[in-house]
Amino acid sequence: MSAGPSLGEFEQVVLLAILRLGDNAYGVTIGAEITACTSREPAPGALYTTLDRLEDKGLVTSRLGDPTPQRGGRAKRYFTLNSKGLAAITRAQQSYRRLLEGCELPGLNYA
Amino acid sequence: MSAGPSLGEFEQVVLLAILRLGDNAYGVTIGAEITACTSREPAPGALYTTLDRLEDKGLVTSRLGDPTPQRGGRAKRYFTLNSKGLAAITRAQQSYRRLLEGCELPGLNYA
DNA sequence: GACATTTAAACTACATCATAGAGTAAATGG
DNA sequence: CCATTTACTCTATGATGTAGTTTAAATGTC
Repeated sequence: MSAGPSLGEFEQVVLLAILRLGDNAYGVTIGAEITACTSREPAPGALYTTLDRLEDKGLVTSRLGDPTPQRGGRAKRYFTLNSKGLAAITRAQQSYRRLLEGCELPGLNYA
Repeated sequence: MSAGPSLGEFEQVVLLAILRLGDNAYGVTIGAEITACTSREPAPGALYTTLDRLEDKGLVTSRLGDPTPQRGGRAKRYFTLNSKGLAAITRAQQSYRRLLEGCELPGLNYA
């Protein structure tokens, strides 16, 4: 294979959601962002399993935040895309773009 | 889930390659198109397994062509995207696009 | 301060998807 | 009729995707 690990479909979705959320990306917000953008409602187990795998692959890093002063404000595990993760998602999406170029797909045409 | 089956990463790549190839999509050309657009070199087994799965899901149809008058011109199995397949790939790619909107990814910004 | 409630994460088990590798089939050319 | 070429099929296994259940850690109430 050319370079780096390949990404599964849901892995790409999760990486993009983390990217969108910036410094507020943890399990619950990531799931909510995915629902907002894709109408999917990933089960908690699905999400955390994938997050662990992405961390094992070295595409994201996680740090444990401080508990917040609100009922149930348990410490959150924040995720960040690192440079390797950014490269991987960019490569994957550019492949789709090259395949889409010249195709006529309703709502997905590139200028 | 909202509507229709979800697509794996490679399934999307294969569907898009079939779309690009129009009426000349069969195993070998599909593999070549994938290599041209993504630098990946899928093994034959990987490709045909995925094609079979896509047909089982009702996203593509296949018909057997006539043998061609050339050395090794064995009959080809041609694949076509049907309306369900077109809807599925469109939906999947629109999800990516919504996630990408507003993100700054080098080489992937949308106007 | 015991205990219910809320928010969040971890664990377990299983289904689906991805992939390689080896093998089979059907055509032509010498 | 056998080697060569093009193309597809079969089998086994690892990677990804998913649900469901359980655990953890905070606050609010009585």
